[in-house]
Amino acid sequence: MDVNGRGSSSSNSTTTQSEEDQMDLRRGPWTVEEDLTLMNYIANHGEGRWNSLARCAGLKRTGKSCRLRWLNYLRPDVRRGNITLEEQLLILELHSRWGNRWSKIAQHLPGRTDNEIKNYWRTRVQKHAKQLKCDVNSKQFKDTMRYLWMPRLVERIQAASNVVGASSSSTVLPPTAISGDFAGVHVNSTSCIPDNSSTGVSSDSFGTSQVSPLSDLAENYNFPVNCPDNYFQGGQAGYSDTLISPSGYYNPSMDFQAMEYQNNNQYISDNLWNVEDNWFLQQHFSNNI
DNA sequence: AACGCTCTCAACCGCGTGGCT
DNA sequence: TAGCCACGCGGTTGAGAGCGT
Repeated sequence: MDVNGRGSSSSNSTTTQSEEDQMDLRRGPWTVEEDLTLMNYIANHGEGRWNSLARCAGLKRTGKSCRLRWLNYLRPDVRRGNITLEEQLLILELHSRWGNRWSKIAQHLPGRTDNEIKNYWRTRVQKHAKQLKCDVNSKQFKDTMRYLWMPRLVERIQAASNVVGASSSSTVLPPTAISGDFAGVHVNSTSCIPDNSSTGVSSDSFGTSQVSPLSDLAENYNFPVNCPDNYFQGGQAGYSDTLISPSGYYNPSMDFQAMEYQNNNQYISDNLWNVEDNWFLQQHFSNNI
């Protein structure tokens, strides 16, 4: 049993447990000293050749462990903190396209690691599938993502843009950046989501996620190839009318917007889905099962 | 305050692949 | 061609933080 209580089989494909024991290799959480040693070594010698790097740097770690620590944590361009709405949207779309190809997905999210995206998917997306009592790989769940949550995210991105644009402070996103074509998706700044003055949506109502410029997403994001041009068209009367899933899981007659604001609720932020969304989806699922 | 449960995410594991000898 | 080795990927685990009772 290692220091973390994890499995005691071979720790990597080229180093046996007994060899590790003989070499007195450390496992488990990295210390600050180890981090500094690794960073200093890579700053001076560059990365790669991880096994020899670990030895030469004097780290009692496997090369594999060093590589992982560097790539997932110490690399200077690693982005830490909450996954933004745009990133969430991108993850959903890319996952629907490629499945669990985490590293491939990560390539399209600068600064994010495959591990982080994988964890995000497992902890957030799979959790919601579980709540809905459906399989995350089922067509039903995929359709729900595609026809409900993804447009919903687009909408929230717009809304967040409006809030930010309306605010005189922390203008991460200029108001002018939120109209026009959004990577093939027409995004219109006249979102039907009311601004915070009329709804009580507070400045942090979309969670602690930082809102990055849509243009960043637009550079990387291509919406589903078989979507009509107006698929996600924002606006008062717009995209929801087009959101009829092939399997009929989304019923446009159900007033998503009204549902959301009934009871004068504020948004309760859960980066991807809020309480009303869950309620709505559960109702919707129970109607379609 | 104490306890138990849930959630998050850093780290580990096994395996596949490709380069080198 | 076979064997070795390094690397990278996707799956899994478990410590610790957070939260409710």
